[in-house]
Amino acid sequence: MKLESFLPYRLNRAAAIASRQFSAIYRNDFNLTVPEWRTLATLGQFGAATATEIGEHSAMHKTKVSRAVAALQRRRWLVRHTNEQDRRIEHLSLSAAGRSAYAKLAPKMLAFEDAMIRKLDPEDQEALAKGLVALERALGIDRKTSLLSQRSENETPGEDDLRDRRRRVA
Amino acid sequence: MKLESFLPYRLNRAAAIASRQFSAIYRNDFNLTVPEWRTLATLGQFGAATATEIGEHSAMHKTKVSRAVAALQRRRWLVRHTNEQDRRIEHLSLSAAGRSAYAKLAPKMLAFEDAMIRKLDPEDQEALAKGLVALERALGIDRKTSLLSQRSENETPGEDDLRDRRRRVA
DNA sequence: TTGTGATAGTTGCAAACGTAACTATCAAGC
DNA sequence: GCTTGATAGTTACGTTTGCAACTATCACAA
Repeated sequence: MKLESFLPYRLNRAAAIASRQFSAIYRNDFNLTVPEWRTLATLGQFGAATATEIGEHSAMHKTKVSRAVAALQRRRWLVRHTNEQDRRIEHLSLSAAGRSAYAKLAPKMLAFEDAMIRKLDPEDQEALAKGLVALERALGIDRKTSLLSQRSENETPGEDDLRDRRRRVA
Repeated sequence: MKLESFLPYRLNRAAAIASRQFSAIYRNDFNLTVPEWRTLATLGQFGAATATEIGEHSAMHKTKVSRAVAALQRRRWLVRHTNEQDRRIEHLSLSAAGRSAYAKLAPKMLAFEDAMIRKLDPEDQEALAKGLVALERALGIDRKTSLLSQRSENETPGEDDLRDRRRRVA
């Protein structure tokens, strides 16, 4: 058994190291936890989502999402709108303050990501992108995200300034 | 900001989902936690290591390793040998019972990994392997693991039965 | 209309976690 | 032979986590 080649081991290690580096940014700037940042980023991108959707999209436990949402709401970065057709559902979206924080944070995160990706040869970037997409498909990730991905078609315009990135992995 | 393409987000999601599936195996069979399994696997492969080495190799916090080692020792799966040249250092290795558990578990884990990898096209397997190696290099992982990787050259033979896998990612 | 099962989200509680502080040990310089 | 600083590993403590149980709501059927 070679740990050096054992896929889940390597994935977790790489994810942990990368996450530690990235989280330093939003922890320093805004004292955000990882689940809070993920929730902020999801809402920043998709405009609105339910807690369940956020959890499925980011593979976070529903209690984790629930607490992150509560924390963001306490900061007044997030608002809830109960669906009147089905009162169990709460549509979440960012307040002006939340969007402002997201607008400050997102470019920093993307710049840091670019710096990380640029450490790879272009052909390695391609390979990572291709391999990761295939792995996500094998893990059944594309299906879980379909709901939100579709909705992202008709997001509210006006905050698109962050979305025109030049060169992305996948 | 496209979460769909944001590297640390995707890495963490894939790692979390994969880890959840894999951990079900050793949790069911032996009631092992993730850190305990990682420690067991590291010692099972390398024969012996210090707690610091295990932590660096698997990107686990030293307190996490310390607790996992203590738990494995409580099961009598692990023994400590204080280095007499430097009495701060403890060389850890598996007991017969520990090796036995590892021998039962490792083939299951590898079989499950094979099933997961086989969901990918061969060219996607290659791409993932290539991309992951490059990413690890960019994250500085290869350096951290060098100590243990070198030692793995002269491991004790006799437990090599698990190491002759045919087709591996990386 | 009442009951049954399902779903969205929250919370109590015990387990797991990371930070910081600790012990024990070592090497190096004075 | 003492200090000083560094390292290996453990532990106390407050925080975060996940499981299970909970509330509230809905759809559907007897």
